[in-house]
Amino acid sequence: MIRSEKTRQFIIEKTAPIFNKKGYVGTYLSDLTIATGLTKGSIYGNFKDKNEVALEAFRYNYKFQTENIISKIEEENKAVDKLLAFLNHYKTTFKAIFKNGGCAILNTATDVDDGNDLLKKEVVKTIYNWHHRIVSILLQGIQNDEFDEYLDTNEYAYRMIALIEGSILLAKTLNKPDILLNNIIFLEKEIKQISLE
Amino acid sequence: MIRSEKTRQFIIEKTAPIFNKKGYVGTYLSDLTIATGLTKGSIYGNFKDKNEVALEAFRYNYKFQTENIISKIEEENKAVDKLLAFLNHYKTTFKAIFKNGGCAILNTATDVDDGNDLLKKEVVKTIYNWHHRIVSILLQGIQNDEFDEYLDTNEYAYRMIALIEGSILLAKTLNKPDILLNNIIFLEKEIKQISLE
DNA sequence: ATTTCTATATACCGTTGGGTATATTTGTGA
DNA sequence: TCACAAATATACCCAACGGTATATAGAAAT
Repeated sequence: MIRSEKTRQFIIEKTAPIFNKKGYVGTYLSDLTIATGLTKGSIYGNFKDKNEVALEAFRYNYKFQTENIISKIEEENKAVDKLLAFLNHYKTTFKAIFKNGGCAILNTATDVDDGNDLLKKEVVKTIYNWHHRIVSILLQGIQNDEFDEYLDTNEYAYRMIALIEGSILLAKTLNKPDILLNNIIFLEKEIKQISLE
Repeated sequence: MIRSEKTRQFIIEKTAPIFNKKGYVGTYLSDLTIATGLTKGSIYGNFKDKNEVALEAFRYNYKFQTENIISKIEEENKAVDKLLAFLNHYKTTFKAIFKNGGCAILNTATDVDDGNDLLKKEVVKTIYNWHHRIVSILLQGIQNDEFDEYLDTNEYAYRMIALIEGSILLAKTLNKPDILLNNIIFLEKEIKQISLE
C-alpha cells in the first residue's frame, strides 16, 4: 500500500466512529484533526472534502459490522442455519457496535434526512443490499423445502431488519442491551418455528 | 394567552419540524429566523438559548404524534382494542409523521448521542412513558383474562416499540410506506392471536 | 393622549466553521 | 547522497455560527 493510501485509510479508521456518533454536520474538521493528529492540509490532501471523508467513514462503519458475518453465513448450508448465524452475530458483537456509536445504517439514515445526497444514496443502497441478502437466503430455504413456499420473503426480510434496527435504537438509548438480545432470541424462535419439519 | 406565550408557541410550532428533520446541530439560528420571520433578538427574548428551543420543539413533536392517540385508546374498554387503536394510529397518520420528518423519538435519540444532556434525558423519559403505557394495557388485559398471565409484558412492549420504530426508519429512508403498514398489520394479527377469548 | 412597560428589531461581537494557497518536510529512485 | 516528487504543515480566507447590548416599536393602563 502506497503512503497516501495508508494515510487515507488511517484517517477513515480514526474518524469513522466519530462520524457515527456525532453525525455529518455534528462532526467538525477539528474533530478530524484531533482524532488523527494530522492537520487540515493533510486531510484535504487525501480527500476532496468533508463529504468524502464522511462517505468513506460510513462505508468503513458498515464493513466493520458485516465483515465477519458474511463468511459465517457462508459456512452454513441450510437456510435456517444461515439466518441463525446472521442473528447470532448481533448477540456476540452488540458491545462492539454500541462502543462504535451504534448501527451505522440507523445513524446515517436519520442523519442525512436533508442534504448530503451521496451519503443518503449510499445508505439506501446498503439497506437494499442487506434486504436482498436475507431474501436470497429465504428463497434458497423455500427451494430446499425448509420454508413454506407461501412465505412472503420480501416482507419477512423487512420485518427482520426493522426489528433489529429498532432494537438497537432502544437498547442503546436506554442502555439496556437485553432489549436487543431478547428480540434477537424472538427472531431465532420464529425462524425455527416457520421452518418446516 | 399573553403575547409572549403566543410568540413562544409560534416559534415552537414553526421550528419543530426543522429540528426533527435536521437535528440539533444541523438546525441553525438562521433556520429559526427564516421559518418564523422573526429576528434573533425576538427568539432570544423568548428562549434562553437554542437548546431550550430544541427541547420544546421535541416535546411539541412528540405531542404532535401522541395527542390524538391517547383519547382514542381511552375510548376502548378491552385491552386488545386499546392496542389495536394504538396501532391503527400509525396507519392513519404515517403520512403526517413522514411529512414532519419522521418519528421524533427515533430522530432525537440518534441525534443526541453526544452532548445535549437535557434533550437526551427527555427522549429517554419519553420512551419509558410510551413503554409504560403499553405495559399497563397488557397488564389490564391479563387481569381481564384477555391475555395469558405468562405473557412477558415488559418484553412484549419493547418488541412492539422496536418494530414500529425500525419500520418507520426503513419506510421513510426507502420511501416505502408499505414496510410500516405491513409491520403494523403483523402486530395487529399477533395481538389478536395472543388474545385468548 | 400620554406614559409605561413589554416585546421585537437592529447592529454588533468573538469564535469557529469549511476550505485553500503556499511553504516545508519526508520518503524515494537515480 | 542528492534531487525531485509526493505528502504534510502553516498560515491564511471568508462566511456563518451562537449569542448579546441596545434601540425601537407596540400594547396596555392611566
